[in-house]
Amino acid sequence: MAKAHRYSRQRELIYEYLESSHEHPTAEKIYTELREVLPELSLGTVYRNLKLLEELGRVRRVTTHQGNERYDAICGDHVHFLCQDCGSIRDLEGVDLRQLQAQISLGAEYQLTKMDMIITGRCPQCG
Amino acid sequence: MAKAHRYSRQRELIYEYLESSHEHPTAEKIYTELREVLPELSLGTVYRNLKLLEELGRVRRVTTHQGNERYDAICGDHVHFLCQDCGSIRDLEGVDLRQLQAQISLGAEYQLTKMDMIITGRCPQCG
DNA sequence: ATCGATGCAAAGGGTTTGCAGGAGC
DNA sequence: GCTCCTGCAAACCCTTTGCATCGAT
Repeated sequence: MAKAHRYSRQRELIYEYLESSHEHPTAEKIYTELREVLPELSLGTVYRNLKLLEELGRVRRVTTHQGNERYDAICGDHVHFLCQDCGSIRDLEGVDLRQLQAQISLGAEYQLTKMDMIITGRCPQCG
Repeated sequence: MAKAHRYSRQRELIYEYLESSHEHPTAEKIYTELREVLPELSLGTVYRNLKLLEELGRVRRVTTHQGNERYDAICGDHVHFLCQDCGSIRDLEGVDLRQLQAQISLGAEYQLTKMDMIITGRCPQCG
């Protein structure tokens, strides 16, 4: 049977932080911020919980060209804008990714799990 | 003025390999394959040249959730399918990414560089 | 009391870099 | 001959993991 998960304050804080922040933070950023609240928190714990939350479908991992993973509490497929200079990420509206599937010539023998779309460029502050 | 680039057999081989292969290889894979032809080739050289070729716009780097970069000689924006089990990548036709820009609510003060779209799932062999 | 979660520090894996020698022009 | 490019190995960075202990149930 499936493994049981116990409550942990660390996990709760990590998830709450992600829900309240819309900056798509790195694990390091989450760690640094939560240390103000929970000074004994360790980075390993942040990584372990992010991985678990992702497996549970409560957190989305956003992989960019910039070499570290970003995390998002919004799990549905949506488009991201990444600034190549400052590294900020913004959610974009207006494109329904699921609707794009129909245009794609993938046969029924392909099982689709997830769609990621990232637009890279320069944000107004960096432009 | 811009830095001059000299010819190197290593770079030529790397680019040719990428052009002829449609499997979106990792740096490691390119290294292993080309060693059969050029046994003294080093991994560092592969990375240095891939980086240079990317800067020159002759190679596209494809970043996946799988923790290593993949490389593609096709540089125009296009959609990729990634199999989460075997890691294979396929180019997909049918979606014009540039055309999607119009649907996206990004103001003119954003400069766009690149669009990446990756569909993750299971390929027929792994399904 | 059990066993999942934590903190710590070490290990891991992919990529980058410093250096001395080699090759293009 | 002047630089760029290379091979090698060490360094780097982000992430994962082993272990003893802590804490939820």
